[in-house]
Amino acid sequence: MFDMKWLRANTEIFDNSMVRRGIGPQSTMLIELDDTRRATISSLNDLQEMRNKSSKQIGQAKAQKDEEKAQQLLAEVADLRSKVQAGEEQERQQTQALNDAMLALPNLLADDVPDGEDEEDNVERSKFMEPTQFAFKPKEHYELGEALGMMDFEVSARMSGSRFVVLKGQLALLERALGNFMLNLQTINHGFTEVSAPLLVRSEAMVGTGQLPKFAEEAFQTTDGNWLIPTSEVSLTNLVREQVLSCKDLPLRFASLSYCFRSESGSAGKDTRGMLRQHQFSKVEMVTITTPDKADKTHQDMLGFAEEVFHRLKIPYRTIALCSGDMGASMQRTYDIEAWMPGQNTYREVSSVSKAGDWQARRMNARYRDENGDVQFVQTLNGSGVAVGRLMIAVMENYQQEDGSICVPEALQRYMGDLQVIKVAK
RNA sequence: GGGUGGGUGGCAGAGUGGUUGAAUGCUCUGGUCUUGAAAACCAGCGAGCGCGCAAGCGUUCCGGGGGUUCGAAUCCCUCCCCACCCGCCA
Repeated sequence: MFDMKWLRANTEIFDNSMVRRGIGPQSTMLIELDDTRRATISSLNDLQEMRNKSSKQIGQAKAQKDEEKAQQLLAEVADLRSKVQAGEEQERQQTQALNDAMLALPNLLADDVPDGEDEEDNVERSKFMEPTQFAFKPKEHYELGEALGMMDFEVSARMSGSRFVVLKGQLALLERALGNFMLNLQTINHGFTEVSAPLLVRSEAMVGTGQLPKFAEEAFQTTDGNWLIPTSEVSLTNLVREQVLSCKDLPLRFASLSYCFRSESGSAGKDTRGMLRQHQFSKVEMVTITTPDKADKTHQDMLGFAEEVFHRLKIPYRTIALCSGDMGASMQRTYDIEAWMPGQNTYREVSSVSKAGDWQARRMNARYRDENGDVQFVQTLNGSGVAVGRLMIAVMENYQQEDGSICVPEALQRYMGDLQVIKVAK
């Protein structure tokens, strides 16, 4: 959503962003829709003014028992009602048309987002550690997990189909430990408030964060019309929907460990082996609700909070700034963290930290009262801190040993009953 | 699943056909008082759109949509949502 007044005054900035997004200038179309809408409202106003004035006169005439004058006035406004109704209907349709057009458009881009078409044009910002070296050929996580007898894609396929996994024993424990470790890090060390929120949400909530209306096919919908959240960004961000917060309450910082559900309909044939791309996975998510002046600083901070996960686990990663063509529609700026995955001999995305500006706030109608008492839209930021399933792949592959056992990173051991090595039980 | 009651401004909460855009309280803002603060007192305090240099004027908005009426927060229909009670269940 965009502010029409702002848009009219800043068509170049607006169109520039849309062009960089690869969808061409949009301002002329929006302004035309708004112009016709305004013209309708204007003439409707005139009709309503006439109606209200004569209604008042009729009331007065009746009060004075001047029945003749009342009847005369009634005759004069006989056809006004249908005209007003027609005008109202027209206004509704035109407002809806403008609204629909707005909801379908992506967010503006931050100035510092690099230009580019696809992931090839993303820009590396920083790097931590060198790729892990092995004296043997490192295996992929699913080879390790299956050999350990703790990761089973056949049994999950039998009950649920593809893109699910069953973890058992110490790998199930590893997954739970990673979730706990990260949630503790973000809440206890970084001050986020732990939240346990619904996994099933209404369409309105999905519209609020931008998953709808455009990306319905990427999420699962229940028979009663609700949606399984594709990320707890949806539930955490919507905590402030339809609210007017006090500037004293900001920033609000929420984190949760939750399951996420994605249909992956657009990625058939991609990453089909292993647990890299699943219909169900768990993730620690961070959301900050703040004011415009603090948003950019917060973005950098949140990236740092996500990076700390890798520092503590000693896993190599690189951080990249997504280019204009690769960014999600809801965001103004996005940084990805890619962990080194020895089995694939490459870096893979494990976290994404983004600033949405007021784009989501407008859709959710989430506002705050500033120091002057004026009502403004809040700014929203979100980031994974981080995705559990994918991080688990990175842990398994980076900490694997030649015999197929997996060392437990020191930071994780206390979350696993001091377990030091995951290996086949004797 | 059965029944009942509700959805009004930042919040709470009046208001059942005609100067009600909406009483009252709280919050908030400004002022008086005070060394300062609190309290008390006084004043102000919703949003969208249009016209206007401006002051301002007009109009719309009391969950969404439709209807009745010259006129609807108020009456009718419908949808959505919420609360409570009963039944069922973790």
